[in-house]
Amino acid sequence: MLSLFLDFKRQVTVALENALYTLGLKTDDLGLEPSQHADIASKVAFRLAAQTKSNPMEIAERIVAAIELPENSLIGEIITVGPYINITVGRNYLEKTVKRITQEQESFGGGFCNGKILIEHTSANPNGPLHVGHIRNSVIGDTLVRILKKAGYEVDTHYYVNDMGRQIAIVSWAFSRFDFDSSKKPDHAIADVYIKANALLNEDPGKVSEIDKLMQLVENGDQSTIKSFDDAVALAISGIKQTLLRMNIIHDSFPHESSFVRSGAVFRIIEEIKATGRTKDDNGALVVDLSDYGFEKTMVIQRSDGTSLYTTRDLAYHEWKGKYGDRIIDVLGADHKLISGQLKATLNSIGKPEPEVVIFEFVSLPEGSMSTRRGKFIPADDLLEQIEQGAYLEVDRRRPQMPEKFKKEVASMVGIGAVRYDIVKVSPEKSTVFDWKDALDFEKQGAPFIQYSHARACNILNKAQDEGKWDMGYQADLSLLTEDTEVSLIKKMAAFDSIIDICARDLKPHTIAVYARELAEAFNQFYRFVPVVSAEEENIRASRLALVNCARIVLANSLDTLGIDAPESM
RNA sequence: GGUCCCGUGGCUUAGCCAGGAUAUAGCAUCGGGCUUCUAACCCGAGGGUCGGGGGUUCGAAUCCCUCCGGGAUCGCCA
Repeated sequence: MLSLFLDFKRQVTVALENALYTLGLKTDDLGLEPSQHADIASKVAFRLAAQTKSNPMEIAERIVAAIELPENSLIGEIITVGPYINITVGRNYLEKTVKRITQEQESFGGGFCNGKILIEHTSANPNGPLHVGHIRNSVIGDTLVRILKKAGYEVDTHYYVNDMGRQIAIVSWAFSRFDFDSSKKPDHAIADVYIKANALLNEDPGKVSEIDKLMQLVENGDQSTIKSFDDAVALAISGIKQTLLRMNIIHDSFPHESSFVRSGAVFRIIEEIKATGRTKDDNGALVVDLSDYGFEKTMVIQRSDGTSLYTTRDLAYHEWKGKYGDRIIDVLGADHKLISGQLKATLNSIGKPEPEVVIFEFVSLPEGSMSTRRGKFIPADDLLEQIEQGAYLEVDRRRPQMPEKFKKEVASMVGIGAVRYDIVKVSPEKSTVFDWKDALDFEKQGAPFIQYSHARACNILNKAQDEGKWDMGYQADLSLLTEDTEVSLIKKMAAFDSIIDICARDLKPHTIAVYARELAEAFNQFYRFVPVVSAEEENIRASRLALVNCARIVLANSLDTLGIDAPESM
């Protein structure tokens, strides 16, 4: 169903274009934009000032005078402020919004897109636990998944498992030399031996040839080596899955790199690339020339010992994805900027669909960049543990009389929500430095603020129900919702679907985070300004309860899109 | 050194791609508000050379050039 806001915008466009036609004017840009001064504003007078050789203010006046609105328009008022044309929504728009939210409930705000999307995110190497940098990928990726699903797409989420790279060879090699602590969470135990092995390889570079040998064995299908790789990978992935699940993140499938070697897909795609004539031999390695795509350096797709690289296997993986998805999306760290550009160029050169790549910049530590290999990282599990403990103290302080189970559940929802919100609210292209004090700060107006607003709405509805003052079926008189705080709350709720639409198109998940916060703010302002359950007149009380119910729904939908739980009480 | 990303009040940050109305919020600071639906809230105040300098334009945080600072990357790692 078309978004009411977009419908409103469309009506504004038609009204303005008709007015311009009447005046004998023409432009291809109405300059429509959201504005703090109106629900939508047009800068078209600026565009036409030169054309008509008159000043913009005058043009604006003439345009507004020429506008004719049809019956039942969603448009309310159209006025000029200097050269700007400011348009506000009408009662029709506001009342339709409340009706629609009440009807559509959880499905409100989406369902306008269709098609299949394959999205890949996280895909961290299975050589240790996820750290606080990896989960930026996970949270951005999972939020995109939720946005795209909300928009109406069928979404398949992948974690691409590197089960045959050098890192995994080192892990497998480490297993034969160091004790594996099976009392630990498996991904953490893997990191322990991986770090030791790297230290040893550093001291004794002669042992590197043993790693190379393992990689060749795996590529050539040696069963026992493959099994030792697989066992290590499975252990790491099982731990990683636990961490992701704790953050409300689930992948539909875990395609393994090795499957593209063993199926012959890697061999076939190398042949396809060779057929373009852009490959050449470089000291025994096979390289691709992408200079016509703006890449000065060639890209290696086969080592001189004949084994494949991550890049090659990734090409085969993307070729496969291109067959099954209408849109292919990869969420990757900034270190993949160059390689993903080369990947896209190579796919393009053999006529295959290219992925849309969402790049996020790195999370570093105050002392420098993180490294699993050197053991310099903060595991995501540590962060989640500490934040939940911090959240528990807060809940215990505020609701001491509540049972233990309640406190634990709320602490978990609030803690995880705070982590997810803190990550997703920052736009991906900013690099960040992890700071414990900041990460554990509950005073910021983040997820708990939004969750609390939702709990507050639930609480009002519960109270009204207990007092026999609320009945879902009651037809509220929506024309009574005229207070400023009521109107701005409705406008904010109405914007939800257009925000989803923008997020799904631009793949910018931080937009929905900002929106959710603003929605909570609008609801809190309403809550402070007007009484609901205690409203004197019954029909006013009923209309406000209908509004609170809408707020509850849209807050819940927003939180769900952010992958944050919406507590009914906290 | 080449290429890409970032630089916005003390700190964090929106807006930049599609240039326009007093530059957006949060934290922190200061002041006000709980006999009234959970104050994890609300209202208000102070605080900004939008990294520096040029340019384009009637108009630049936004586009172009240049310099400075931070991050990423520059073939047989992923």
